[in-house]
Amino acid sequence: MARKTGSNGKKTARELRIAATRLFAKYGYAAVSMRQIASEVGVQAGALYLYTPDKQTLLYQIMDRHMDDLLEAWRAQAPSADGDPIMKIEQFVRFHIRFHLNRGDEIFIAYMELRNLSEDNFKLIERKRREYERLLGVILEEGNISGRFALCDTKLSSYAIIAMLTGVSTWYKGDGRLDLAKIEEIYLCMVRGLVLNGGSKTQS
Amino acid sequence: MARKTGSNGKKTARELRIAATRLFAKYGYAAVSMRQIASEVGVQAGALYLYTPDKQTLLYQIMDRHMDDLLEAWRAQAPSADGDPIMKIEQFVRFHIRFHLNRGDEIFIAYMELRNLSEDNFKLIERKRREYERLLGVILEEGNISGRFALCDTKLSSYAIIAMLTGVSTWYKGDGRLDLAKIEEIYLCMVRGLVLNGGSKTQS
DNA sequence: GTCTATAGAAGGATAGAC
DNA sequence: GTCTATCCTTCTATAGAC
Repeated sequence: MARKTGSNGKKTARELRIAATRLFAKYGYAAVSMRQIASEVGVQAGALYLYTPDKQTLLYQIMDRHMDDLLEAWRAQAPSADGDPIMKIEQFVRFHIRFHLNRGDEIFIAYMELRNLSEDNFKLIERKRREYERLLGVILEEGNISGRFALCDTKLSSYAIIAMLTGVSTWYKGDGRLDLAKIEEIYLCMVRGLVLNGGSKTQS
Repeated sequence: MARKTGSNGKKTARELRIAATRLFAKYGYAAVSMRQIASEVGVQAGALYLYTPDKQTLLYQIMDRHMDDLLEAWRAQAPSADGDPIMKIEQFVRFHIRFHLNRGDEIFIAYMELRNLSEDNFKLIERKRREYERLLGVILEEGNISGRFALCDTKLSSYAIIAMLTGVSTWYKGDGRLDLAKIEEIYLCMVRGLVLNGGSKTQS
């Protein structure tokens, strides 16, 4: 037999993306074979090449789509430009954690598999990554300028905050003692402390 | 010819470790071949098996040695038990960053390649990792108990602080605008802000 | 749209010469 | 202690049947 009963291209394309995302996150891009992915999708390896030109593109598209979703989701609910910096940073923290926990696999890949991108693909993704870091950077700068924040270095602070928030994925299991709301509160506390008292502000 | 002039087992063993560390950090364990490592060392692939039973053990030993070095280095300069919590946390931050920047490759591997360890090896490394996290956890608890710190959740705070400090490796290049001392100061500011005001302390 | 089959390259690991 | 040669497996990607 050639074509499976009830087979469906749209569905397979979707399942390919999901399976690849799950496997790349769990075992790493380089450690996962096209056969493994095909097996998870329920087709033979050769059939995957109807949906992706190669494995590298598969990785790139997962990461690119993720970055687009992330930036788009932020824009869709971004605070108004003239708001309170504290409110903005709180919104960012909540947003990042919430988005993160809904898409643990994608974020994991986005941070772990950068080195497995081809040179060109890396540049494209890196640009979007910086765009996201910049969103936080701007909030921190505004806070410093308005005198509400006391950060020594807004650039490093944005790195630090993102690293700390993203770190949630390394231990969050979804079945532990803490639910989403609790985690958000705890991290909000820490970030508030960090930005409000994060330095003698001897430089900026 | 069989044995290379001036060849030397001790030296090759050392170079194997160094080359594997460098390559695993740069490209990832799964993406690096034994042939690549051998080429970097300057021997043929077969010769590597005089020094390691297999590739997995090579990864494990790099990580295990690193964790031992890390724990040992901390013990060698750990603050006295009865000191000020603020002083202790500052010492931890300085220590982590300094140790980190001297061994970027090893720490990168220690955090990125956990999933490529065999099940048994993972358990062994994970135990040492927890031991290290615990060092910080104890400092944070002491600080909370003494009333100097105001943390909502010391366990999550230790995760957050370690994630944030370890994140330095993702951008530090050693040739940028910031030297070690400056980076230490900036992160000290942030961590101080975080622990001193990191919550309404509604729970602990 | 998916299958089977396979080309062609590369991988981990071993054997035996020197 | 290292080399060459090679076994065997696995991989990505393609070709052609259905």
